[in-house]
Amino acid sequence: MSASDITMMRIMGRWQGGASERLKEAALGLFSTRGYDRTTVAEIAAAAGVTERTFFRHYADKREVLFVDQTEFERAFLSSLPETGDDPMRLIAAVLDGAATLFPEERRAWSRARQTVITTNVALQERELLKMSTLALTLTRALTTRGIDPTSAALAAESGVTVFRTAFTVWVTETETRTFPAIQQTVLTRLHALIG
Amino acid sequence: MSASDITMMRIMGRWQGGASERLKEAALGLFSTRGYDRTTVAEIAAAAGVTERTFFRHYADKREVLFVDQTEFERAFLSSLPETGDDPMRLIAAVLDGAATLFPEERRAWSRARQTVITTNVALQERELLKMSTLALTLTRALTTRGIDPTSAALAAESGVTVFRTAFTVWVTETETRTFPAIQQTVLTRLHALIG
DNA sequence: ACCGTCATGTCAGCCTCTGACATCACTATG
DNA sequence: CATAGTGATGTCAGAGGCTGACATGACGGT
Repeated sequence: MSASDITMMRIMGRWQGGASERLKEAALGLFSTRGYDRTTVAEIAAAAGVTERTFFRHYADKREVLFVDQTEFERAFLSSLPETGDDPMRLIAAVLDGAATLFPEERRAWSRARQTVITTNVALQERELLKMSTLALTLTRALTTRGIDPTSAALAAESGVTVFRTAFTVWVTETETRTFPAIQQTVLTRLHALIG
Repeated sequence: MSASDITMMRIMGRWQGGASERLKEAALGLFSTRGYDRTTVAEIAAAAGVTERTFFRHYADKREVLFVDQTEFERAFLSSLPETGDDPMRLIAAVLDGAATLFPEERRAWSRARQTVITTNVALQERELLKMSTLALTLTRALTTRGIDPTSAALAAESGVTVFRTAFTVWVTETETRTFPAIQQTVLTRLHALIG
């Protein structure tokens, strides 16, 4: 830890900031090498130079440390939702376009590493599904606010999330050929061809 | 517990059979009245007349006791999948029709009770999402076996599960007017109108 | 009677997560 | 410069979920 890091920790006169990051990095590292189950919270905390109790002050539970960025993620989805419009799937398409910018090529390797950890552990898959479900619910509410009936809103939102997830899986699985936005566009087109 | 119950427990000369059922009923009962978090596994076991250790021999974890029937459930979905056909959404429609028979009016009250417990606890929602995800994966594989490309198969399967879940939510939420098959049919039609 | 099998009981123990209280670094204020 | 306040962390005890290892008891077959 460098001197500037320590300075970072003293922003606003409090010892905050550093711990969360260190814990997150330590966790991903240990999960990747030792596996999620074979890593205890005490070990993560030790690697980050804090106590086990401190870990739980930063993250609600052991799994959550891999899903913190989800908040910013969800906000990005919502911010891409157009103010006007009454065609649910058009609105969803716009949301997907906006969200796609969150996954540039530079992020692919990191996303792949994270996804490897998640897909090899059922408990983590559960948490990811919950996050996706929450996102769908958020989108559903945003759509109903625009006057769309609840059922249509739910179907459109869930479909949008399905397209995103499917595209994301392809993106982290396949070799570096297509970009995420391109893949997602293809998947969305495929969905229209399938159901239309 | 009646004498015939005890006889049931001695089928095949072993003390099996009774415990699983008693544990399941005791769990749903306690979860409904006391709430999931405020119910310990030890309490469930005691109510069923066994030890905490025995609970975990019948169910992998505390949540699983509410999701055992899922296996039969999944089988019903698969058995409705036609042997032939190459239009993914037509196949999925058939699957949904078949699965709909699993939810007759008599079952509505029980489903509602169970769903109330689940929707009031995040951990249980996670498990339910996992079950739905597993179902979607099973359907996806069944579709790819029929020569459908992976992406289309995944989209169709996920869409089918989405329709089912949406319809199920409506069914347990609204007052007793429409039957589950009717609701599901409506939702599926709505999806086609939305995306087509 | 004797034995193998299977469900259950018993016990010790690890790990996740929480509440309560103490401490320490730093800030603001007189 | 002393002092009180604030927020992050440490410490400790304990509940609850879950597992491995071993013992026991009930049955069915021989």
